[in-house]
Amino acid sequence: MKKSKLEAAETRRRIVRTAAAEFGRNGINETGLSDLMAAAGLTHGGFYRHFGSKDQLVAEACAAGMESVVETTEAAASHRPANSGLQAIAERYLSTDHRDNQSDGCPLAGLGSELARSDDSTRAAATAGFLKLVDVVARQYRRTKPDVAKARALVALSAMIGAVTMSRIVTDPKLSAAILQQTKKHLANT
Amino acid sequence: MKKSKLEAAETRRRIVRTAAAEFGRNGINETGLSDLMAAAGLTHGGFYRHFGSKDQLVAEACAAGMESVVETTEAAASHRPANSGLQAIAERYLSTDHRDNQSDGCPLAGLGSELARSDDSTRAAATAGFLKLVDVVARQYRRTKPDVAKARALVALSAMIGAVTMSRIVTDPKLSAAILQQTKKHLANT
DNA sequence: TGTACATCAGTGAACGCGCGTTCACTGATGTAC
DNA sequence: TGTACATCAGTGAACGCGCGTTCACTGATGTAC
Repeated sequence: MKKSKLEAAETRRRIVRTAAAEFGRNGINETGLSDLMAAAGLTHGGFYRHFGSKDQLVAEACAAGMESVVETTEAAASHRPANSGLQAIAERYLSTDHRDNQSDGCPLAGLGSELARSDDSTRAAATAGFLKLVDVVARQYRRTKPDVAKARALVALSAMIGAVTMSRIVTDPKLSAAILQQTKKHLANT
Repeated sequence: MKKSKLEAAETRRRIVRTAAAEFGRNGINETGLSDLMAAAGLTHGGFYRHFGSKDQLVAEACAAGMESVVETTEAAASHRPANSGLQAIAERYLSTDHRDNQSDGCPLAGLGSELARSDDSTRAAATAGFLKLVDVVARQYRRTKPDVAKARALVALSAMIGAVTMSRIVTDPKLSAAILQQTKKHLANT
């Protein structure tokens, strides 16, 4: 049943994409390779034709998930009147939609504490993605020195990541909404 | 080998305290009951004399961990000249010490994404602890209407939780320090 | 106060289960001539 | 272009392992009389 090189490459990409979604939905440790491969339309045995270990897939899925968030964030900010870019980004990142759809959400918010305990290559992928996000956000601070803009972006992103994380933990829906809303409002005045 | 009621109660408290530390250090899922009980100086078999399930212990450990952070935070803010309470809290929460000692750190930062996927009773414990923290922080905004102070506290805590989480993920030590530093600086101007 | 018995904290072996990983196998694809 | 052979993506059974949980047992503690 060998597949062509093209098909195999497509399969590999599908596994990574599926993994990013499943890890986001269920967590890294809670997602077994069997379930994951089934979600990608395969049996678990074929996994090691594409990846050396689960850890390797985790790193690639993290990179893919971050890439996706960077694109979404860039799209939200682009074609916006000057100075409202950050607001558009916050509007998207701090939406109840993002809070409730963990499967295609930001890995930093969805897997934060698990990533902190992951191996170096996964954390390096997360770091690279975070820096891209920092860059996108920093560009929204017009007429601001680059290093100051970057410093502000670090804080804005920390606040957004923490807010989404907390909005998912909290059992009171009103409190959850307030965390997102207040953080949005605060960022608008920055 | 039955122990007295007093000893048993002490043992139970020791298990919860040990669990809070071990979950913080290794994550909830990565901490097995055998290792945990051994860390508390017991064998794993006795676990179910004290708790109905691992989930129940997780909820209690989360409550205990939050209680500890609330105390630390209150202590940092007390006996401070007016208006520097928030700064003192940020100084402590955003310290490299807090970042590097996950075992007695804030569960919201150390276990955030795992808590978001935990059962209701654990999330309720996290929520209760979070609200206590919100209250402590809100009290630092002197001469501010209570609801405004609470709103600001939600944002300040989100930023602190996100910053500590990110500072632990990131592989670049300078970036990690900058995240904490810039968030500290930003909160000082709030 | 002393005696007989029930309780139950803690031990250590055992349970089924799902995990990540390995492997023999299949058969279409890719390659060498 | 056609033939023979090597490759290797994907299958499905099997592996050892550690997990959460259960259980028979021990013996000091607590209780009833």
